[in-house]
Amino acid sequence: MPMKKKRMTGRERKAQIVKAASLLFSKKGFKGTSTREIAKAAGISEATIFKHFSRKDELYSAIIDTCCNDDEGRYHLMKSIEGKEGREFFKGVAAYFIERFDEDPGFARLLMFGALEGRRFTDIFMKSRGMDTVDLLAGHIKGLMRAGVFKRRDPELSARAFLGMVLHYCTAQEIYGFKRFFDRPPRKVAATFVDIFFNGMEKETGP
Amino acid sequence: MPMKKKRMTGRERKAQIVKAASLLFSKKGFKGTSTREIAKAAGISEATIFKHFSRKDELYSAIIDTCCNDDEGRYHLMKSIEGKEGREFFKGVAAYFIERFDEDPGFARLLMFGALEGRRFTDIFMKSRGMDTVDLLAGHIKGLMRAGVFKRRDPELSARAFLGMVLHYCTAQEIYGFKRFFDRPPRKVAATFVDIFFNGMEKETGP
DNA sequence: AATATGTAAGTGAGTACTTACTTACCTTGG
DNA sequence: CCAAGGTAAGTAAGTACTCACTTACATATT
Repeated sequence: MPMKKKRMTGRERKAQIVKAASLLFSKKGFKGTSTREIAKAAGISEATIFKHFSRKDELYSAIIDTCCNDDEGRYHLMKSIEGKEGREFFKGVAAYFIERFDEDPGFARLLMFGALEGRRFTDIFMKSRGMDTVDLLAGHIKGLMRAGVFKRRDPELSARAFLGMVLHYCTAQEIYGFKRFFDRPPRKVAATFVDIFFNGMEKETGP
Repeated sequence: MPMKKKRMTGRERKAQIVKAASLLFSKKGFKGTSTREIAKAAGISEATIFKHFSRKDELYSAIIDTCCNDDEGRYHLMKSIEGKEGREFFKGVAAYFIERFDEDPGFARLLMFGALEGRRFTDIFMKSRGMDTVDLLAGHIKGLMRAGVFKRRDPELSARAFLGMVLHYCTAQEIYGFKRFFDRPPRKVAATFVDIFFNGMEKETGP
């Protein structure tokens, strides 16, 4: 392994430290992670961390910025629903979250830790991205109500019902460890949830 | 305030320490709480804690025991659904969780912290109480399927769909702070979720 | 082209303080 | 009296953070 050594530009080093920190924070929380560990993970001295970030807390702020200005997630969500209508739209949303959780539970852990430890991180993220997602679903739901497909109901609350099914399932599987004793194929999960939700929202098609 | 002073029996003191500890752990997590704080909260010296519990970790174990051997929660759930059928049964379940979360988010926080910090607590609790609840709902769902009211679907997964709606809503409201910018009357929430779920599970009553 | 200069990147060895946990010693009630 | 309840005063190993200093490199001057 050639392992070319150090001397990065400030920006590179900062990014690298944030990356190492967010990985550790997601695993062990802010309080549970020492600056020493972060330094070791980044392969630098502790002092270097404090050259770039004047307090440990600033690492958290930097993570917020990175995540909130990172549109990759939003982009993927948009990709996985674009052009889709009706049941397919909801399947797209469900599939997106199930996939994301599975490939990177770290981010969800970071959010949870943030919420529990009372940092602003989760607050800011939830208020912007969380509500955005609710509104996105609610918008679609309103459309289906206007089209006479769905019964009229509180659209935001309905959106949260659907998101709740999906997100709680993912959280329980990955973070509470349910997957060790409860497992179903992801496609089946998505299909079942969409089915329950869509049928539940539809107008009765009685005689 | 009369504030009768000290000298409790070992058992009393242990219980008191566990109580203080679990309150603090639920607020700041295991790593985020120092034994000094626990001692202060309990109004005793740090050394006394270690007289009764040989390591900090044992406090966690004691909390597990207390919670798992405490049937109060289960009892209240049973109370709030007893004799109920159909929609009323699900309303009872939803109401139970919404109420519980509202009056004591601390316990949920303890579970979440436990899961994130990788302690056995959450594991044990989820495997027993969590799956019990899924099974309870699934049992009811199976009954409704046999009766021809519900479409045939994976009963456990359906149970998790319903629990997901309710629990994610509660978690988001209380722990992620959604309630500061999203609020609905609890009865409406329960009614809406039950309606979506029940209609979604029902057999089409077509001609 | 070779050299001096200014500065950002990086560090080893601290600091002051907190952590979980101990020791040696009182105090009380049965 | 004496065992159990309780504590003040430790300790070794962390903790976040600082200091005085070295290194690497881009640029300007010779």
